[in-house]
Amino acid sequence: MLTIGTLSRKTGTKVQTVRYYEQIGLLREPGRTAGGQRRYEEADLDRLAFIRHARQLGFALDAIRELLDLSDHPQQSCADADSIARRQLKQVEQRLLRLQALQKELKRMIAECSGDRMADCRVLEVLRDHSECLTAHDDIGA
Amino acid sequence: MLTIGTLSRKTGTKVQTVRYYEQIGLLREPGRTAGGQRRYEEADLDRLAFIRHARQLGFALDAIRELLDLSDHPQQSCADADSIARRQLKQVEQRLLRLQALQKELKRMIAECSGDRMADCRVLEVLRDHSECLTAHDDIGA
DNA sequence: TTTACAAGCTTTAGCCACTAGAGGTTCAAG
DNA sequence: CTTGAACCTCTAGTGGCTAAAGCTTGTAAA
Repeated sequence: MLTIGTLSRKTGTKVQTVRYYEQIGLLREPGRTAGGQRRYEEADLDRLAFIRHARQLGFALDAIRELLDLSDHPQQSCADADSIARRQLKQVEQRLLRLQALQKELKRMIAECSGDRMADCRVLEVLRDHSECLTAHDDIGA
Repeated sequence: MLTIGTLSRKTGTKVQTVRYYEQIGLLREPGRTAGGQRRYEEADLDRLAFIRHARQLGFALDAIRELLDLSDHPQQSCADADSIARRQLKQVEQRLLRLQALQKELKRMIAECSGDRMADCRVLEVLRDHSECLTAHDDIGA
């Protein structure tokens, strides 16, 4: 008989987030008290911990849904779980490459800045003129 | 006299995104034809290119707004632009650290997977039991 | 000059994964 | 029995776009 607050504290999830996971079907609808408050079981805590841990590893909620489904059928081969994890690793590695390129470019930009008048500012200059870029960074974001 | 489509093509920005930038005040409202279609000048193209390039370097739109403001006052010191860029670099480096930790953990998870039955799957096991984690990854996301 | 159609227009809603706030109710300790 | 922390629902907002519906305009060829 765990309250939503207990789940929240034990997994480091905001209370609203727990309700959100229920809403999108990642967590089952728990039992309720006569007054309408949610009461969970240990299994729910485990499942939520699993979800949060996977999120910390950068898995998208859809991937987590797949992993949870797999985890509910322990007889099958784990090749699927493996391939989801590999997909995730690939994504992480792509982001790493991109961020490393960004880091390089930002460092260069900053290193060359005179700290003097704006008109001579390398930071703005580099942003103004893409052709000054050393690195090819064609995708946006993280 | 550039159409929105031309701006879009020359900067690799979707047409809707150009209109979005106008809506949030990053681009000025351009002139219109009698029929109501947008017509831009070269300066708008430059500004949009600046914005896109900064986005590619991972700057948030708010940071870009600041940079554009700075760039409109070329007499002042460029120390501000420099500090925005440094802030950005710091963010990128933090994300790098996090992603490197994730990469390590995912690799380990995958390496230890037997490829056999789900019940023995390391991928799921690691996700189930946080204590098996070697790396401290306490923040979520990219 | 007419016609075809690509490209433009506005408005609305959706994406992801939450997060925050308003305004009310319930539970448990003292 | 009272207090107040914790719970409830519902709505709306975040960032940075993106897509679709359903219309209008601009331009080039016939």
